[in-house]
Amino acid sequence: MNDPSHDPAPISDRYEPAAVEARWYPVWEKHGYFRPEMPSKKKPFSIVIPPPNVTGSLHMGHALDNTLQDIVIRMKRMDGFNTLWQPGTDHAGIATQVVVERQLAAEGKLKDDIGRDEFLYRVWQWKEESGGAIISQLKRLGASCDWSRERFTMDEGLSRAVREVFVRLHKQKLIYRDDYIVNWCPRCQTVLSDLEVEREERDTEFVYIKYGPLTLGTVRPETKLGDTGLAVHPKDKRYKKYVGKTLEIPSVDGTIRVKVVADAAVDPKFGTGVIKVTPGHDPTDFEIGRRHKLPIRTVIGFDGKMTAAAGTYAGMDRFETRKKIVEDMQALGLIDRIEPYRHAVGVCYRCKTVVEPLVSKQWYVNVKPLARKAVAAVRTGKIRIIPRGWVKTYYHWMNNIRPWCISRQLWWGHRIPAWYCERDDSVHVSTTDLTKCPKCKGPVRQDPDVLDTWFSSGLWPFSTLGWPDKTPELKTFYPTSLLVTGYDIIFFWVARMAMLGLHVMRDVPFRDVYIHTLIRDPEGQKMSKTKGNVVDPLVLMSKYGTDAVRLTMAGLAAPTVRDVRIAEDRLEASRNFANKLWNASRLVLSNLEGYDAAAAARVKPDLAARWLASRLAATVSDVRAALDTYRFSDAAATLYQFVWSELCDWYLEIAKVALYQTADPARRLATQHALVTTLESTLRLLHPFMPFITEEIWQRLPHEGDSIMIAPYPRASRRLVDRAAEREMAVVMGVVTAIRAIRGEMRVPPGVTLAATVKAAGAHVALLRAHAPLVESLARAACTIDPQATRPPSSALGVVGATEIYVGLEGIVDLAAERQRLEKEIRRADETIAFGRAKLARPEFAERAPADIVEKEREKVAAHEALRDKLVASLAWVG
RNA sequence: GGGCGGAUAGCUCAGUUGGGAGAGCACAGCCCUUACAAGGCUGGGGUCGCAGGUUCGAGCCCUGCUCCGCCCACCA
Repeated sequence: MNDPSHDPAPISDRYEPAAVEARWYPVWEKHGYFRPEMPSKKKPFSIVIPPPNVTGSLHMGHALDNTLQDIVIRMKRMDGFNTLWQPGTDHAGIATQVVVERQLAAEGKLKDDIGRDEFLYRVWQWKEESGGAIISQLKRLGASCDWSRERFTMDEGLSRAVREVFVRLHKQKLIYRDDYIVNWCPRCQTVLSDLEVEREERDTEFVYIKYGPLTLGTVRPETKLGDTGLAVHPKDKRYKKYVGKTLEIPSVDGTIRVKVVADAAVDPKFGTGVIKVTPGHDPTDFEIGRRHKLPIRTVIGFDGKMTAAAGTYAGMDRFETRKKIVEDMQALGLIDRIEPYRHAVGVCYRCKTVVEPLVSKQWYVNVKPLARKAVAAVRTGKIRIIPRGWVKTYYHWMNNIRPWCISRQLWWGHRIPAWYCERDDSVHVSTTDLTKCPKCKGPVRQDPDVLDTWFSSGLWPFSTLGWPDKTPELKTFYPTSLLVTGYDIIFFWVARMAMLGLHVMRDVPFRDVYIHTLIRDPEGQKMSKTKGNVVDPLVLMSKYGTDAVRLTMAGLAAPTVRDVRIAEDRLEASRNFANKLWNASRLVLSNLEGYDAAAAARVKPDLAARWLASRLAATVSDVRAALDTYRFSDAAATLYQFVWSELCDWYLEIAKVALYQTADPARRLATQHALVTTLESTLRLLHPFMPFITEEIWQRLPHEGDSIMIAPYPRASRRLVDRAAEREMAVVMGVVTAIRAIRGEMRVPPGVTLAATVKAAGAHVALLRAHAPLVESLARAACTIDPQATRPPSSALGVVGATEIYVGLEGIVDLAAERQRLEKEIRRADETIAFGRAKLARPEFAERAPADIVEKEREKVAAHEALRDKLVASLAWVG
């Protein structure tokens, strides 16, 4: 790629992410690598982004979610799929409205002061001001979305989709209006869906009130004013005689009349077994009231204050009323007793205000029939939820689903496409704006409410692709291939998309759903601005580099984890890894003088090169297997281990010998070849995780193609797994490690070159002879391979399998240390022998265990017995 | 009241068909060996929450229990 912005500067020994990140993203975007081919013969692969709040800022959840999506989409793109990662943002109804209301409040204004149009203008303005932020933050993360297709839930096309679906569902009688008891937030002044109500444990009082001959307990004495009945269980003999009767009961406002009904909703074992029925202010009571035709008395208003129907309490706050009415009843002797009580109250998910159940007329979707299809889609495998554990949660929610209240008393959102005739009261639902009544031509006014934000996001997988038009994008990319999201919005979003996608498109919205963890702070607390424990991914990117953040995110995505704590040491490790990769590449790049790929390919690879190729093949295979099953953390760990331990710690050290000694040009060439090809493949394998650094290095290496982004993703090849090479390398590495261990434990000064005699047998003799120079350079020990060797005096013993190593130590160290070391080794051998013998001594083991397991155990014991003998014998040498 | 997840090294966490437990960080020793001290080599450290069961063999499978955490739910 000849890009003028890319100037290969002298390579620093520290990886500096900032410049590299700034360099490549614009290049990728400019070359159109993020865009799918249209049309294309390639197989499609698509992901729709969980749309972030348009006015929001990137948080750790986004960083995780989008890193995982980008890993998959980059991998699929490299794998030759026609990929689309569809981006966009959400208008986030209530969340955004609250922010703008707060801005107004700072000016001392309420939204009603400026009116709906002006308010909406302010929201749009706020959207324009802040709307670009999250997108540029996603770009900074490296997200390879097709930004030319960016959508917003309130843009024209998506709004058309929203109206179209609303009208269709209304025609099918799946959307309807109903007077029902709803969750009302007196602060936000809107109705909330069941999902938007959270439960909070609160300490309160359980007040036993006398109702004439009966006594009952309640936590909401203030709703007594709205009582229109009492209820007992049908089989409760204690109260049988009262059922059907209307009681006259002395109360705070004189005498009231309440009917006693029998209803199975009452738990006879709880409290006194009698409940007061307040259909206007309790969901259960509302249902009981419907069943028994009890009237509704609304005593608490939408403002959370008592209504005129509350008599002397009218205008008072509902919680003050609770205290006051208890005092008043106490004065009248109507309180039997009061007990402390702890229970869960419903609160608004946004402002934590206690929700007031109120009866009002709202729009609903009858989701029950849609839910059935959504369950079937998972059951039949058309939608695959990963990890499987979430399937049960999904089923449970779907199977117990209740009508979805979709109207909200907000201004910011999709206005409900319903018009009311002011003359004949008829209701009309339409995809186009109405100006007069279709029936009587009378004047109409549009429903002032807007739709639940999740209604439009529920259409996201097809609305973003152009529906209701029959676009090529829709045809190509629907159903989408994968959805990646956190478990917190399974119900809010995943479930709604499943239902609406299946209903409207007659096909699933996505094939795979990968549900990932939620990120918490180092103490396991949920991150929140009020707690001040928010870790900002942008800060982390600046501090550690984007690739390091991404690698860390991948490491967090393990299948069994629910919540994960973010601690900075993991980021440090990732940053160090990037630096390691950078420096390994520097070593390779600075030793390419005279490199000729064609000539190098003709040189037969040596053992180490074969071993490296074999390990790479295994790594490719493991990484692919992990990614295919969404085991991101396994993939990341596999790559980390390969690059650090095998490539850097072993092979680069081995390669130095050939690289720095020009005596054998063919070997130098072959080594260069192994380094270049392995590093190049490794970079491609690593690219989806760490896109920036891999591109930067790749461009400096000999490579084919314009960008690593569109280079092929490595394929595992059985041909390259070289078991013989791995076996033989294990012998060489074992000898090196054994000598190093002696060096380390004997405190041999690093400058000293040791003399080692290696007593090997069979094929190992030739093998070790051939690699003696390698051992010498890696372990700093001049090796003599001698099958007939005898133990020289004053030497330390190392044993690797059947091979013995004698390291001469005379005059170097005090041999008492060697004695200690040997004794420790003997203890270890003893333990292993004892364990193995005990195992083999049990007849059941020999008879029942598979033959290969038994044989292995036998070999292990024999080997350790031999080892022990050698160790004991060598103790004598030490003296 | 249902359902789910976790409990493994000092800390944070892996552990995919059951064969004597791993990583990163931290710790100890020795090294600024010309890719990298954000590094290298070597080493110490775990009754895998508790109790049973299945099995020749259990971190892994079954049962019960104890502590955390989460989700759902119309017992007021």
